[in-house]
Amino acid sequence: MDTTPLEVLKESIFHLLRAGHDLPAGDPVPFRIGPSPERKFGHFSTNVAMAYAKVLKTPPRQIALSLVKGLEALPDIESVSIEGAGFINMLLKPSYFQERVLRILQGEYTANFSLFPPDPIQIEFVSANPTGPLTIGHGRQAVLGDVLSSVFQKAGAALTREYYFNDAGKQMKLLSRSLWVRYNRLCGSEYEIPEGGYHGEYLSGIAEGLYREKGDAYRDRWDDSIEALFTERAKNEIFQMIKRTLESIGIRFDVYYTEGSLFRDGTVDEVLRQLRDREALYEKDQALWFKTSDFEEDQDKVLIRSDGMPTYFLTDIAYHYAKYRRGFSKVYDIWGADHHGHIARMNAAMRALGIPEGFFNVILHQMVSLRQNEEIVKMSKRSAHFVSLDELVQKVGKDAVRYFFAMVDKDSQFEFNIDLALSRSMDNPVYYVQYAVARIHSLFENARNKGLLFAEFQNINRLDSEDETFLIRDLLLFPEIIREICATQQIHRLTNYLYGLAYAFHNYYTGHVFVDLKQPELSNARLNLASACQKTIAEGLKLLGVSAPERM
RNA sequence: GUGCCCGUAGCUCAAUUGGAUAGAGUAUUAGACUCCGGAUCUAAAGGUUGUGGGUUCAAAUCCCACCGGGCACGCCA
Repeated sequence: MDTTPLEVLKESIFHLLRAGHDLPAGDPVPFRIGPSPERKFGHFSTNVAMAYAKVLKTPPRQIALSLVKGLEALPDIESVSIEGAGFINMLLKPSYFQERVLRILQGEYTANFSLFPPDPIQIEFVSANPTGPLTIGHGRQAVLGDVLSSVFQKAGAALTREYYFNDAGKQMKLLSRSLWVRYNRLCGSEYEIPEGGYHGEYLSGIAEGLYREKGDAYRDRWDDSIEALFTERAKNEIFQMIKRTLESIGIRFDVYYTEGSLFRDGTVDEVLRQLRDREALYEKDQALWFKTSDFEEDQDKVLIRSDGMPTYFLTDIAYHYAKYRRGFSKVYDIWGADHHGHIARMNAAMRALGIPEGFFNVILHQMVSLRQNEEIVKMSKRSAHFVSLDELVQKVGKDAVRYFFAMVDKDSQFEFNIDLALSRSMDNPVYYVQYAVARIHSLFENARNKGLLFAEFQNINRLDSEDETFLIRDLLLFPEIIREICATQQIHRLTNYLYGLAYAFHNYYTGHVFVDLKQPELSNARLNLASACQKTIAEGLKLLGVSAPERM
């Protein structure tokens, strides 16, 4: 699909404006057309008159008045009114909506858009280190990334979902040692978990497996090869755990990219060479520094420590350099707000490497905090203070988890009250939306049982009441939501929309009989309407990764 | 201290990105067809949008200053 219903209307309005006024040169003033807030204001309304008041040096109401005649002459318009400061409200003819119901049934408005150029893009998200199970914090990001990816794809993006896997560096060393301490405890030797190490219970399970297999072969023994063995063991088992968790909420990545590969294939050296050639590096206190301050308002950063170990920042630069070399035209990193300080220096590095502006993009989201007994606690894997995503999925299920995380604006931090989330699982609005789909399915079952033969696309002209045109109006907003999400990355607009649509349907359902053998044509028309609702809601749920069950 | 995000009904969150009388869910109260699924629907009540200024036809939204919360300011990731 290329043009949405609202864009068509907007275009007509702009034509009328241009025909009746001398528009000043330059960019057109942005204005809005959308569903009217109340029925008494018609189906759609626009603020075009207010938007242009300043440049035309004309009072808004006067501009609005100048457009009324032209609007009323349009074939789809029933009537036009001007309200308030200069809102133009439009009531459209039933024929307009009847024609569009057919398009919905044919799948036109739920088809893919072409908002994106055909060049490959990438979204990278979750990318949690394999040092422990995923938490509900990761759950939020996982859902945000996955739904955003689906929406981008719906909008025509050639998109790769990617998970960056930190399998090298200091954290792995700490993890390895933490596991070794657990293992030794089983053997009967007591050691301290290192400073900054991992205290979570999940390591005990891995240690037990190791102990069962190898006995006390590594008791009180610690060298490079044993460290490597413990690293491998911990990393692999935890990563499988993470994959299983993601799978349980329906998330699969196209690519898992490992940090280690950047060393093996020479990307890290290549990046250092390039930065050196561009004179963006210097040595100080036996460490190698990047001149971040040459490119951004930020302090210089260490790339290689005085002990020769590369920093996370260096490999991260190399990783993004590799993304560019792999041919993506644009990449999006989804980061929690705790990483926002990293943005400026990453931009600095991209610039230093000559990577074009706009290639590297960050989508930030706020944190999930945990409420326990009136106290907000920070989740941390290292301190083992967290609620695991697995626990939540097991208690409330995949659909509720996905909807739950998708419905909150990514820029709002939200307090997660675990007891509330678990005890009120049945109040999750996902069931409200799903119920609409199930209800429609049973309507068709009912029609069949009563012997009413459903004819798709037939009797649409019987959909002519206000209740019907307004319901169809809501259906037509679906493509607008896709556009808005692409522009704002706010996936909660989708849950808002679906909830509103489900509400509109439930409301209509209560006031109208769908299957009435005495009125077979009207019934058939309404079943077509129900089908259009089902199609639209199901498409939205699909983007959310939530099931649209026929029965609940 | 500096930078970023946030502050909306008792609680959890919205508000078409500057628009019309700030809305839903939940909790409370009162109701709904002997009929297509009551996991639904209708209504009441609930607000000085943290505070004080400013910008304009119009501010929860933009600007400034305070207050409060979160996050970041490492040779951690």
